[in-house]
Amino acid sequence: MRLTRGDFVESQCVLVVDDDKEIRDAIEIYLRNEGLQVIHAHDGLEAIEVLRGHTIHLIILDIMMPNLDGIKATFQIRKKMNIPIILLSAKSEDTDKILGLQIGADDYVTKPFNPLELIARVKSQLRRYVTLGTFEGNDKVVKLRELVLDPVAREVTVSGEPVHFTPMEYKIFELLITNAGRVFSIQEIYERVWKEPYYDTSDNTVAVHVRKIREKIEIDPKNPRYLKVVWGVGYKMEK
Amino acid sequence: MRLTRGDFVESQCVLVVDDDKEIRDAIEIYLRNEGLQVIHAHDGLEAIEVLRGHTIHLIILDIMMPNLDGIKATFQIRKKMNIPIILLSAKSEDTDKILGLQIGADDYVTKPFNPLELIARVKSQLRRYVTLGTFEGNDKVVKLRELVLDPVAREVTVSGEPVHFTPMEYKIFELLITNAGRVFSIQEIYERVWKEPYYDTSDNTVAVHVRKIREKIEIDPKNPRYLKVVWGVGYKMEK
DNA sequence: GAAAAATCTTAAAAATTTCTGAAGAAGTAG
DNA sequence: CTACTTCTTCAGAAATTTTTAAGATTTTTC
Repeated sequence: MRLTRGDFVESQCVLVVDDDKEIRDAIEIYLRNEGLQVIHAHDGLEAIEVLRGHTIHLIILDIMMPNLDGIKATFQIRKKMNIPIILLSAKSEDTDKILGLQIGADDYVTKPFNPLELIARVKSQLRRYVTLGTFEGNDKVVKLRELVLDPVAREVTVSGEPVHFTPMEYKIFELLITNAGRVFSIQEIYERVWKEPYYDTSDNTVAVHVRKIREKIEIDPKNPRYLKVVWGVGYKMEK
Repeated sequence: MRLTRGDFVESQCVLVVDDDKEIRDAIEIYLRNEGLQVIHAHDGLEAIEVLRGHTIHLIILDIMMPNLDGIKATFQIRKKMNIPIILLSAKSEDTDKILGLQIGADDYVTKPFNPLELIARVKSQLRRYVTLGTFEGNDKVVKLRELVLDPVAREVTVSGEPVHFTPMEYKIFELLITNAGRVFSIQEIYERVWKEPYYDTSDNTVAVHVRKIREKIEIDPKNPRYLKVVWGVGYKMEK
């Protein structure tokens, strides 16, 4: 594991995981050029080690690696945290597997890749996640009238009373309240929360969770003041 | 299926659907050359799968394909989303040409095609849709005297008062107000909002919706100050 | 001014979307 | 293994929207 510059708070930090040092170095140059911090790891185990001790904003994971490969690593990381993961795969055939497995990566790039394309994807993911409120800078407590969400404690209170949220409920609630006022289509909610392609029945799944959330945050769930439906479009948290 | 995936804000993403990999690859090269992202699918079913999970800005669809052909795929896609579709077909299938455009495709190219022509059509469609306000870029609030449309919140206010719009009403209103001053024929409104071929009775449908919109934004719906009729031509939003 | 054409209006039928409760599946902790 | 929680699916109900239909009104044309 090699550290490149200290942990800067202003700048975002990318973890590059590949057993080939040359590739890591090449990627680093481009990321640094964009003002991003870079930390290296040469396999999945080391990557998880790094994640324990550092604040990482995005992970670039090679699939073919010794010890713990990129796919398994993605699984393990996903269980623990909500962080953008970009997979690197050697050949286009591998991408079939990635897609079929639906392992929860946010994006992937085939090797050999165009550095500019990789950078574009990195920036795109970083932008996307910033609005999600998963980063340090956005770890502030979110308040909306009686509702308070504390991302660090992973706790929600309604009028001061703590309320228990299941994992899925929490993720949906977090997405909506950190983007209060914005409408999300059901498909977008499903993709951003589940990180899986949207099925025909997924909208019903989302609807059931929305109902559960309403039971917990609304005085009258049938006439919600917060979590409103926008007919034919999706849901939004009323500001 | 091979993917070059991701939500690009800078770059737009084109889905190329053809069962012939060589053709897909050839098209990809030209599209990439224009700075466009490309995703492949080898038939209509796969295309729809991809659309569920990705942000796509334009679709190039071959007509002759296994499983779900281009025409059926166009129907299904049109039902769900507002996205430019360009159909590809062999020269002999000229009859399909008319059919293709009527079912909701935006343009049509015969094989073998001149790549430059295809690119020109792709860019033309992207330009057209960008100005239509269907993409992320058009997230700005639109104001017109007392009327304010906020696309992010999907909310309309009249003199500060929020007004509820149904999906169809909203789409028509959005089209007219984002192009205030321009006249739209009823047929054009129908095609751009419904994405379906215009029927005999469609003008009545549009008229009913126009009435509903007027009730919501006009002080005196019988003497509209905003949504005006241009006799024998269509409707326009008065600037 | 009368006929033709285009637009407007209202209400009810049809279609679509969302909501809900319950049951079973899947996953976790003891 | 059992008890417990959480997630997904289903089917029907409820709510909302869209379309249709049948005139009524307005504008244009001759």
